[in-house]
Amino acid sequence: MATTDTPTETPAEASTAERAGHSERLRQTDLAQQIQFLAAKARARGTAHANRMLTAELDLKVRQFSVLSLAASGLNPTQRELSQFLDLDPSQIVALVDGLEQRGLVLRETDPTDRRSRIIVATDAGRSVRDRGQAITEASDDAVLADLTAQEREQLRALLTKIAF
Amino acid sequence: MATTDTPTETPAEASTAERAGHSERLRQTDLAQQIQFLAAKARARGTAHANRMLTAELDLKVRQFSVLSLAASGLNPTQRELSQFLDLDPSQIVALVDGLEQRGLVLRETDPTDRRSRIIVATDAGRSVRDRGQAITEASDDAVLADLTAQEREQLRALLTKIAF
DNA sequence: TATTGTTATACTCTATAACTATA
DNA sequence: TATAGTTATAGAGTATAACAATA
Repeated sequence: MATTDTPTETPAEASTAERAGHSERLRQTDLAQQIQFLAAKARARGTAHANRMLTAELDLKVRQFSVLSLAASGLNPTQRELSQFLDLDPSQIVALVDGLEQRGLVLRETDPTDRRSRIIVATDAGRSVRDRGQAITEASDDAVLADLTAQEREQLRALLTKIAF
Repeated sequence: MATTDTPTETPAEASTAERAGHSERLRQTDLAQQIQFLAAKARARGTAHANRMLTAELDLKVRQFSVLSLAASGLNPTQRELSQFLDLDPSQIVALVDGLEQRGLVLRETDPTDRRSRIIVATDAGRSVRDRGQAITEASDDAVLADLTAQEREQLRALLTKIAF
């Protein structure tokens, strides 16, 4: 709505000295009020944090962990389902499953009711790694959401679920 | 929302026929309860939607629009500040500003108080494009958040702000 | 004829290091 | 010596099209 959102209290002539290390002053802008922008920043923080922890302890990225977690869910997803649910191209699923399969964490089984489809299931080793990954990603969530109360986290989960699905 | 959704004890022998087009059954998994995962899905939807609308009407991507919006804010950000605020490498800011500058939407001005720094400001044309982009991204937010009430959107904005900053 | 998985390819994005000009 | 911006480049991620096997 605002055509020029110049905040009256910050003159255009602010010097570099006043600006140094204060990019947070840009939080006043219209952009920083948009939910889409905030969601992008929040998920960037969360993904970066989870990637660091998963990589350090399990040599896994979040994408790989997501596939492993679904493979270990007991729901026997096909690659096509993984592609749809994770919003990834089928060819990307191939690469992710390849990596997990080479490490002995998942298996490809041909679906007996449709021999075109491959069902991805976790091995015993895969389930073990998934359990540790689950603990790690939950800890990561806790760290990133440290400023939120338990109630606020539940609110957030409910709201995001409405948007994601 | 699905038809007859399989309860928690979904047998491992679910057939492909029962599975066809129902990757939503994976919403039952632990993974789909994690806030980090939900945030990633929500922002993927939001970014994709905003990118389509911005590209169609203004031939801009969200990244470019973000820079343009901050340049038009009246706060005279330096490239370094844009880098910090948008969580992008300084070299990526160079490319983004190059594109906007070639289209006559922003200008690089040398900061008189520190000749190393470049202040990015929007031209008249840039401000006009930003205003249209602002309307487009707000409409995009509305579309993606259609299932949320005004109150819920404010809740979400407040929660995401706590996480993002 | 349509769909699943696969391969190949090109394109975009991201991360890193080195260089310049200023401080 | 340190910092802002720039360039170059390599790596990761993404998107597209074509193909074989199966439906």
